[in-house]
Amino acid sequence: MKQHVDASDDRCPVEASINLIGGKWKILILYHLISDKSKRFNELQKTLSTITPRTLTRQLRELEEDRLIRRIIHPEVPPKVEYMLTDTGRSLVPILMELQNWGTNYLQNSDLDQA
Amino acid sequence: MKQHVDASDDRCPVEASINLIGGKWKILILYHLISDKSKRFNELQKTLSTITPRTLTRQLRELEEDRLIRRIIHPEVPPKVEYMLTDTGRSLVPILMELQNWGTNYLQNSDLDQA
DNA sequence: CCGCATCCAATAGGATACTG
DNA sequence: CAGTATCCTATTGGATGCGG
Repeated sequence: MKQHVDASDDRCPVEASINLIGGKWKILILYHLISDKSKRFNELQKTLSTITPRTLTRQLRELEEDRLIRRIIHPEVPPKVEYMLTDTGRSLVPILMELQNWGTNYLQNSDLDQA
Repeated sequence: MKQHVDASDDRCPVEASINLIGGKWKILILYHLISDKSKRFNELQKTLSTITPRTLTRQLRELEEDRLIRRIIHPEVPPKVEYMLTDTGRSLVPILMELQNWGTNYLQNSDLDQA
């Protein structure tokens, strides 16, 4: 396990950041945890419709390992597990927003090029 | 060719942005093109010491395809090729800086955890 | 000098079936 | 409900050697 690059492996802070959120689904997961208090495994899976449980599990575990999200297990039957942003994860939100602005602009310019 | 994900394939602007700079060496290349006016292929290769020419070429081509850098060929013998940021690439710099700040902080906290 | 061609290794991610 | 187990494919990046 722990095959994904540990952010602290490289001392370049920018690369470290990118490694944390570079996974295919990670920013989407982060995004869906912004608005609501917490989400359950099945909720996330429904929202990300095409993700497989194995992949979702792994992305969540990596985000947890990197302390961007917290996983809360309720010892019940049937099982209930909640995911929410940590303070560290929440501190990333403003940057996500800026990336969104930049990306929106970028995509618009791409469309203009093709017109 | 064109195996890497086109940023305009997905309509999520944040993912689009991440796709542009998510490559293993891309932010490093971008970073080295900030300060100086332009850099030649060999200069970049020396700076990134462990990168292979093939990999460097591909990263550069993808960045060029995404219009973050410009490639200028001087028809000379021996060949001379320069790389520099485009305006689009330069517009990304502030976000890179914020990622750097965030990442620096993140890495410091990681160190504290281990102490 | 600036690559490209060929081959290869590692990893990320997916399909499907099954379980505490 | 919230995952695991097993197998598989796709993509990324590297090693090495050659070419305009």
